[in-house]
Amino acid sequence: MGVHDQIDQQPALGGLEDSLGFLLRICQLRVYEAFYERFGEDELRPGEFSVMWVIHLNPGIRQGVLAATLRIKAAQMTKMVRRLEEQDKISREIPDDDRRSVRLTLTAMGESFIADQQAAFFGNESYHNHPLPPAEAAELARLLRKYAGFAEAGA
Amino acid sequence: MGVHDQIDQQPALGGLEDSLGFLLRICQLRVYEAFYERFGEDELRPGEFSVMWVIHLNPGIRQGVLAATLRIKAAQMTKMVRRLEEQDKISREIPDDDRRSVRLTLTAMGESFIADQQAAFFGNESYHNHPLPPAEAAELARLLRKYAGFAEAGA
DNA sequence: TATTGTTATACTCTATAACTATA
DNA sequence: TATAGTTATAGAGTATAACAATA
Repeated sequence: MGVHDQIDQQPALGGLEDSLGFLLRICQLRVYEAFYERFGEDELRPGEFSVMWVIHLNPGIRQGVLAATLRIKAAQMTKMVRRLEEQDKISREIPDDDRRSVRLTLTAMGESFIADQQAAFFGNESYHNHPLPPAEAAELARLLRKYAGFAEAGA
Repeated sequence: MGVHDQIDQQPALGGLEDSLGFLLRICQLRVYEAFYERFGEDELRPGEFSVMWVIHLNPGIRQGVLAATLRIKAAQMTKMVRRLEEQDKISREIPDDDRRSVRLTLTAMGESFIADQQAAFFGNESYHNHPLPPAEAAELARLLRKYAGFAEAGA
């Protein structure tokens, strides 16, 4: 036993446990762990479900609009879209009214994939598996939206 | 004007805006942007302040204990510690009672750095600059701690 | 044999800027 | 000239496993 016993067993954090930046990083790590545990074997990467989900809801959405909506940079979106196209989950179309742009749609396989995985992403069987009861999870979501500067519905 | 007007202006999100995984990623992006805006010129990286802060509060802390506390992997912690040592912000010591381990302490320059930047990391002049009033920020922190599985003080 | 930390490697993610084709 | 998307490149973060020193 030495002079460092207390430090080695329970280091002081001095308010770090109240820092939103620190806490958000820890929680993000937890999300990624849970995500890979559930979706890793399906070769699904974080972000890809969200991208496919928004295309599913907005067939023909412009690639740039999708990128801005999900805060994904253009260069990274290109790579993700090409990857999903190679997997035959989405299709790209160059519209005649603006041949610079790209419009995205789910393929039949993509729609099928979303239908299969939807409950695992949302819903009670969600990959999250966190200890928050529904009311607190909803309040956490509300505060995160406000933190991020998202407009509130029904405000 | 075309059939995609609605989609291009306000794509439907279909509940994605309630997903904690999605929201945590967006909020994390915001944190990093704010962090680099404030600390980027000081060559400080996310994680480095937290590491130095915990060493400041727990001088002589073992490197592995520090890594476990802050959820940083051992290999990455080695690199961060070497970098901070090169910058003369921390010092490494091999203790006689266990010569496998490494104990970390802030140098005078490290202590001075923490003293200078403390208010910019915590406090009201924090780099965060989010729109949450104090009570909601505190509630957000509480929910994030619970989400992450942190033990509550005074529970 | 197990543990602490280090090194090497590879892969992903991200940021930036130059580039193309279209407008 | 400006815009949408692509490509190329480099850097930073992360994961993994092999490794050395010590217990």
